[in-house]
Amino acid sequence: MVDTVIDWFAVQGRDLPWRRPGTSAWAILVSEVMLQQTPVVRVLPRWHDWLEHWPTPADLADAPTAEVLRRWDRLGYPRRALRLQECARAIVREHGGEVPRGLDALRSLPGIGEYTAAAVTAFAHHGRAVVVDTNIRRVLARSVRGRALPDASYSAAERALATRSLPTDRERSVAWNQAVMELGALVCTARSPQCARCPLAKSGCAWFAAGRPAAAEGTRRRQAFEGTDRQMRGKIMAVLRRDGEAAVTDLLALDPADPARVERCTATLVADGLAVHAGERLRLP
DNA sequence: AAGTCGGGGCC
DNA sequence: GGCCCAGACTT
Repeated sequence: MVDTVIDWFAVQGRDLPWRRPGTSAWAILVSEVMLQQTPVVRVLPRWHDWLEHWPTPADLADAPTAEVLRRWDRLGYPRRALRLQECARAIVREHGGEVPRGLDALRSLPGIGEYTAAAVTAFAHHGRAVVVDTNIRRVLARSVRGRALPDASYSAAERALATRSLPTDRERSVAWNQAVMELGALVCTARSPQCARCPLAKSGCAWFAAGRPAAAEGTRRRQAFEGTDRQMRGKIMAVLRRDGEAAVTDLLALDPADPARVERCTATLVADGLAVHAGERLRLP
């Protein structure tokens, strides 16, 4: 099963820029943070722009935060951009400007959680690490457990499954992590999996063997986006990226029917460090 | 364990 | 109009 997926990747894997030999650990770390909850196609232009302007942690550490947020553009979750700059400063301050090795050192950096620490270990340092992202969760849920989708919450049992599935050999573990993630992204997709193209369908997938049973009735209900504080925060940040600053009274026009919502969101943006007050105006930090 | 946090493209 | 996307962090 492992070699089947690795061989598939050798032929079908995408030539993504952060996978090219010679890519720095910092560039790979930046790609992983940008890819958190964000599709590859939208990350590509931002990643090139960021690495062109800030090729090392020291470069980003010294950058004006307002420019950092502008170059983040519409990637979403702009707190990631702030944490990435804090991460760069921590790397300069505590690790001599080099991306540290080891899960514990990586996890202690701002914005680096369990997944990203493992991904940097595997893809930047070529170490053996249990990488578990949404793609790997789905491939293992289907191929091993015979389920249409992974459980809503990430459990210890699921992590144990991922650990068991990881090859013991270091080089094969790196290849496996990369390959199974790509399989989930290109073939074993959430909505319409293309089992006809899947190297595991014939012999390695319990879900396919069981006739692709449907998922249990939807229990998880996501928060709607239209009309939420998240959307309003995004609108305010879009204005600040475009103009650098705005009069608070002008921002109220973003939702004339509910000025309290605009004020509430402005306050949370300031609390998050994404905006600062300057008299009667709001501007990027 | 559950909520919050962007934004866009696809069905 | 709901769903999904290389998650992290707080409570």
